[in-house]
Amino acid sequence: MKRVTIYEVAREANVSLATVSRVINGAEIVRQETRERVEQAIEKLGYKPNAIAQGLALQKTTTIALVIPEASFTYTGQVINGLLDAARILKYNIMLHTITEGITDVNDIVESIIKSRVDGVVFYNDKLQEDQISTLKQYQMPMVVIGNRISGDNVCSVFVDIEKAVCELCDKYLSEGKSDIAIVQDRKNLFASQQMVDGAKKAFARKNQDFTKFIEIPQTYRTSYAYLKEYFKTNRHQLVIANRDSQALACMNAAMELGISIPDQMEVVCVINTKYNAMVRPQLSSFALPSYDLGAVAMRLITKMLNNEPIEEREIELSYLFTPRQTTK
Amino acid sequence: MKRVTIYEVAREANVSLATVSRVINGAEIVRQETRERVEQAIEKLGYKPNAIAQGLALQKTTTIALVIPEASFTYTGQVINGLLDAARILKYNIMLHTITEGITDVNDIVESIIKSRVDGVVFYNDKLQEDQISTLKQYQMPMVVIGNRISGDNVCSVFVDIEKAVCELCDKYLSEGKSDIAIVQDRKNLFASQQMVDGAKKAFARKNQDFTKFIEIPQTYRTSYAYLKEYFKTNRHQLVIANRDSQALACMNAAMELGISIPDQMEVVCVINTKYNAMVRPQLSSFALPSYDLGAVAMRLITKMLNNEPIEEREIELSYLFTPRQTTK
DNA sequence: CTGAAAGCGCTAACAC
DNA sequence: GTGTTAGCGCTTTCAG
Repeated sequence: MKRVTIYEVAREANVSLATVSRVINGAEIVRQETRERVEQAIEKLGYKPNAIAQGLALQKTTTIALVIPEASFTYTGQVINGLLDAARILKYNIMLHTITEGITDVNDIVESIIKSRVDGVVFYNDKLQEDQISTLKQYQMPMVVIGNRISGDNVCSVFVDIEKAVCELCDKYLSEGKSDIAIVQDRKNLFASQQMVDGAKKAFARKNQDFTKFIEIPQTYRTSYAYLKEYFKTNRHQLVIANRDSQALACMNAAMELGISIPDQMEVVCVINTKYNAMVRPQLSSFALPSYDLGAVAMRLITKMLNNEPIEEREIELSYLFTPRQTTK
Repeated sequence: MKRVTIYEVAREANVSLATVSRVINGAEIVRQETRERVEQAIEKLGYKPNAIAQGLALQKTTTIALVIPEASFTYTGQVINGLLDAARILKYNIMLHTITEGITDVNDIVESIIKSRVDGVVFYNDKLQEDQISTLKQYQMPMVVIGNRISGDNVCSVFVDIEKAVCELCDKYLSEGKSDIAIVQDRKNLFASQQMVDGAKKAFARKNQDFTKFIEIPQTYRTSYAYLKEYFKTNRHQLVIANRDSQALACMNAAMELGISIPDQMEVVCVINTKYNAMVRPQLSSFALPSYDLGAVAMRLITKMLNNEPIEEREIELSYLFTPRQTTK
């Protein structure tokens, strides 16, 4: 099938291209009879408007860029689902960019985002540094960041207050007299790690205690598991908090194989909830973070920014829910 | 910063826009001195070529559409990573579309793919039906499908021969006298399910036996787990083969909780390998499918098609490797 | 080696 | 109501 343009349709329907344009865009001022003639021509020729040409003419592409960390999509999968579902409803397209730690030059991504003239960008977490954000700002690119409380000119955010979540959790344990609490580092997400530690510190401070047990682990599951298998030989905790399932699993597996029984001798909580939490044994207690909603809300938010709709809240906080399973008493 | 166009650059550098265009595109025929002047102007103004305008002029967008099933990105995550890494190297952008079973109208996606004038589309598996493919064909859209042996005019594929994998596995067990083998259905991927069954049938036929044990399960992990917990009360098998980790885990958990010991009384193998296979206990034996490569090769393949490069093989088969862990003896 | 001008497909005033 | 026309930003002959 030959590429059919608005001209062919116009000729076929015996109208001008302006009229065709009107019916495509649902303008009301076209006579019923004319409209039908045009619609038939469109149908007959199999015409589909060229979004690129529309983009040029309108100076907007109705596509937004999504930037996420690579690696486990388990982790961001639900966010993506939420965002894409919302995008589909809102008639936006999504350009996906992933950042592979140590491989991708983030500046390349920023460059390609600018060239592609997307209407806005959504990015997950702290993956974009200050200067990259400011580059995007220079090009007046509306942004929403997921997972990080931040806002400003052309920047909004959607997030869950992990600090608060961890603080509450620690608070509960401290009140029960369990103060041997450790937090496992998330090297792939230092920002989240920091929030967790801050939350713990806050809870400890309330009881006039110091939070000190921060377990630094290697990058991968395999190396972390090996590391922890040594670590737990000489260190025991009443509660271990990890950010992701893989880190929590590394703890669980290492501890159990050293004969530490979970949850009796040690409890484990992971912050991010994935479907695997309920599939492993013992089932992993975690916070149910509304990841799908994080994506969906981010998408809605950016379209509001694009349409200059009034935005009540530029930093949208979504709530979590602690979901006890088998790794806690 | 105001939107800067090629005109501004031209004026700044005191040349015509044609010359600027030449230096952007690395044409050799520009005098060194002129080139430098233009490059300085570009730098000074922060000019970034408008990919949309280029797309219009060149009739190509250097972006390709990727269509994948939603749900678990664990499953397709590595494919996406491979594809995106390759895309970045090849200077292509990726437009992501997901299909949510029972929600998304696939025709909408096809429609939006055509409108967006991407240069080609890569899709995972059997998610696009015959008629959608033929629609895309009408618009002369180059396609590569991942996970499914198929080729034709403007269509190539990259896949792993799951039928063969399962056949070999069954063959091995049958040779050891273990013929009580069952396959768990994958309702989200009927095509893969079919391949698995075909593989088993082939192996059984060689021994003059019939393969009959196909376990139909509900849609989700939760319901499957419940179903299997009933099923294994009255049914035992020597080997159970599942497509994905979630299905294999449902089997493992249900069986173990009924007191069936794994791998002693029942062995479990899952076809698709994810990082969770090694994280659960007992560790899940599986086939290491080259999912990252599947994505990367698909991307390379489609660019070859776009550049009219010679294509040695229109149906590229990638190999698998059986990885025994703790759920097999 | 560089510039002028047509054209990519569509939208949006502005006429009629 | 419908048509005419001037862009949107860039590439690419074709002249010079």
